[in-house]
Amino acid sequence: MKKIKDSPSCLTCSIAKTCLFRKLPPDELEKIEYEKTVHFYKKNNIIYREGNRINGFYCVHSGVVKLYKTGLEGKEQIIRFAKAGNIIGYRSILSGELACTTAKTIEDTVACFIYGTKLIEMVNKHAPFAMELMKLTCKELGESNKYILDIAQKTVRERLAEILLLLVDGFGLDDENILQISLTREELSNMVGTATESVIRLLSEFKADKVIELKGRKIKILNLKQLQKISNI
Amino acid sequence: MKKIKDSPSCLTCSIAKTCLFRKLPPDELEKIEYEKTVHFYKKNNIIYREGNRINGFYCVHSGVVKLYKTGLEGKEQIIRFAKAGNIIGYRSILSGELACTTAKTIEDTVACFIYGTKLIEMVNKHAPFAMELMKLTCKELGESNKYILDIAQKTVRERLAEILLLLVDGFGLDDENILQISLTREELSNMVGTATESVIRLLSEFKADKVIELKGRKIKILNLKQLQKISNI
DNA sequence: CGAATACTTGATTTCAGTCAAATCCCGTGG
DNA sequence: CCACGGGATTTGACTGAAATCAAGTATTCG
Repeated sequence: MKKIKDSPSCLTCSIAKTCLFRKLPPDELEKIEYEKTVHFYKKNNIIYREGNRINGFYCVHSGVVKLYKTGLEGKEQIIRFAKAGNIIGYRSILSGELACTTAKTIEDTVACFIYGTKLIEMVNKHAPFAMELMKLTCKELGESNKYILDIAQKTVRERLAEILLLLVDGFGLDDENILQISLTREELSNMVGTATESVIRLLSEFKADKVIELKGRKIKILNLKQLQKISNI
Repeated sequence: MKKIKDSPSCLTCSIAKTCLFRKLPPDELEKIEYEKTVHFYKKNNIIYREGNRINGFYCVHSGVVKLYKTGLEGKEQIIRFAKAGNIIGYRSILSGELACTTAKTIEDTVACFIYGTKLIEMVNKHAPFAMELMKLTCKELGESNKYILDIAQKTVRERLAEILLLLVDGFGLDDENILQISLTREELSNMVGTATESVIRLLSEFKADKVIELKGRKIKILNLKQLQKISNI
C-alpha cells in the first residue's frame, strides 16, 4: 500500500484547477480535501458495479477507468472511459438511481471518493458548480445520443475507424504516432459493439491498407485523414 | 390560428404542478408566464433542427414531439418522444452546443418557448429547480446508455418488443388495450434502428403469435407478458 | 378520383456473428 | 534459463439475421 503522503490534495491538485472543481470557492475545496478518501486501485479492479447503489462519486486522479454495461450473455458494452480529471458515478447520485454501468480500472488508478450528500450540497450551494456539472452531463448525453445513431446506422468498419479517432482524441499519440492507450482486442470490440474476431479482421484490413500499423496492443496511426474518411464523419 | 385565450397560463397550467416547474416559487412562475411565448404546431412540423443554434427551450403543453437524429442516407434515428409536461431543447442550452436532434411534431402540438437565458437564470437562482433539472438529465442519460447496449447486443426482434413496451409505458393503453400513440411503420423502424420491412415482418410474426393485433396503425396488446419475454428484459 | 404515400410480401444478397483450430505471448514456477 | 499453462490473438469456414431490391396492394389526402 502506498504511503499517505502520496495522496493527492485537492488544494494542490492540478486537476482541480482544470476540471469541474475549479468552479468551487477555495474554502469549499478545502472542506472536500478533508472529507474525501483516496483510493488506490490496481489494474483490472472494479470500483463499483452496475446495479449497485453507490453513495458517492469518484474523481479520477490518475489512471484509466472503463465504464461499461453488461449484456445478456455477459458481453460488455463500453460506454466511455474516464481518465485524470474526469468524474464517475455522479449520474446515479444525481438521478437517485442505481449505477447504470460498472467501473473497472484498465490501468493502475488513483481516484478520490466524495460522498453523494456532499455533491448535492455543493450543487445546492454553488450555482456555478451546478452549471458546470449540468454542462458536463448534457455533453455526455449528446455523446451517448450520437453513439445510438452510429451503432444503429453505421457499419462495423465505420464504427471501428470512428472509435480509433475518438481514442486519438481522448488519449493522444506519442511522437511516433502510437495511440496512448492500451486496449485488448476484446475491449475494442466492446466499444464498437461487435465480435472480437470482426475487430481483428478489420484492424488487419486497416493495416493492409497502410492506415495503421500494429505491434501487439500498440496501434500506430499512419493515415488519420483516411481513418476519418472510413469513419464517414 | 387559435385565439390568445387558448394559450395556456403557467399559473393555472396543471402541467406546471407535476413537472420540473413545480420546483420554482410562484412568483418566478408568474414571471415566466409573461416572458414565455406559446406556439401552435400542426402535425408533422419541425420545431427545431439538428445542428441549429437554438436560444431557448420548449415545454410541451399538449401533443407529441419526436426527437431524432439524421443519419448519412437521411435515415432518422428516433432518440425519444416528448409529450405534455416534457421539455425539449434544454440540452443544447445547458451544454452550449448546437441542437443534437431535430424536433418534429407527430400530432398537433402546443409548446411554450422560454429563452435560454431565463433557464440559466433559474438554474442559478433556484437550487431545487437546478437539482430537478439535473435529475432529469441524468435519467435521460441513463436511458440513452441503456439503449446503446440494446442496439449493440439485442436482436431486432427483441428491440421491437422492448420499444412496444416502452410505448405502452409512455403513452398507455385504452380500455381495449390499444396503444395510445399512432406511429407509422417507418417511425417504429426508426426507433428500433432497423429497416421498415423488418418491422413489418416482425409485427406480422407477433400478430401470428397472438401477442398483438393490428388494425392500420392501431396496435392492440394481447399478451404483455409474452412481449416482455420476447424483449428479454 | 387520381396521385402520392404507406404498407406488405417475396427473392436475393451481404455483413457480421459463431464455431473451430492453430499460433502467439507472457508470467510463473521448477 | 526454460518449459508449461492459460489467456489473447489470428485465420478460416460456415451460418444466419437482417438489409436491400423489387413488385404489388392498400390508404390517405388534396
